[in-house]
Amino acid sequence: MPELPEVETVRRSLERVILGATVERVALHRPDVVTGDASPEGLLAGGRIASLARHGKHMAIVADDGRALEVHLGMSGAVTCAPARGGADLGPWEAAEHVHAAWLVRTPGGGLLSMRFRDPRRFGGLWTFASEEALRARRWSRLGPDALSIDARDLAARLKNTRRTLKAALLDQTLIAGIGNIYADESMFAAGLSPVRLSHRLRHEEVARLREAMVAILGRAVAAGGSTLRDGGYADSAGAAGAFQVDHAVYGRRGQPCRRCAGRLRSAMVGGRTTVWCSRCQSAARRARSKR
DNA sequence: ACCCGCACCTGTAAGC
DNA sequence: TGCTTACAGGTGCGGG
Repeated sequence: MPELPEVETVRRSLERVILGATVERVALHRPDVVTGDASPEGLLAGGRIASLARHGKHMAIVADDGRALEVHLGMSGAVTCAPARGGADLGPWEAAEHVHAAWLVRTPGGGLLSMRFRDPRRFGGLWTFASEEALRARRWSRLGPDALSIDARDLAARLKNTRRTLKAALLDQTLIAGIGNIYADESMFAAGLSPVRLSHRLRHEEVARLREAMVAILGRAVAAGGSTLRDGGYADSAGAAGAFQVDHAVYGRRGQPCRRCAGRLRSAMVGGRTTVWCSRCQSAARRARSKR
């Protein structure tokens, strides 16, 4: 579920409630979701939350003593925060279905919160590090630049470097970090580029258009709190749904009319994923510009 | 070296 | 109604 806008929404909503909070207790239900030190110390027990970082679809919770915990939400993951009931005990929420880890934190105001990592499909996970630098070096260094801050020249160079379809290239996190199936399709529609175009054949002007469209779409999606699909799976850390799904122009709209030309949106597997696009509005290949 | 296809899990919705 | 199948926001690996 979570792509860059959803992860950024979770990061911001968490930041609002747990920044400066102290981790009083940690419960780990499924140790196999953790890579690294799965002890309470590895999971930030005793630390004070100093910052929350994000790169692409990956988030990090950093303690003031340097310890860092990476959270990856995979396809079905969520991190939620709620007032803790039952005092300093890890209450009933600890045993909630698919909640693999939970933290009891004391906010600077003195309130107790329970933060949980829930991930039914378990494609996500937690990674522990002694420092944020170690986390960035060992985990984030293999990711491409974040989709919100990549510059046009860099993007052009990276797209030029692979002979796959544009769709497949956008989904490759080592090329550019943060784009998933929804925002790939939405960005390509907004840029008027076909998903089956070959990445290395894009003209510089087309890449510039793509970058503009992508940054605009991601920015609007973040402002809307991300996309919550019909299964209602995704929510921010307070449990609020996103609102961007109503703005989707192509994702999930196979067979429906294009919002620009009213033509029927088509769908096919591209880059291994279901892809929806308008074959009229999204140019399949470079064409000589001519009036008919 | 690169790229594709599939496996990894569980839940839900559609199809028979 | 009930069983079976297909598909879902992501990644990592093996093999071609």
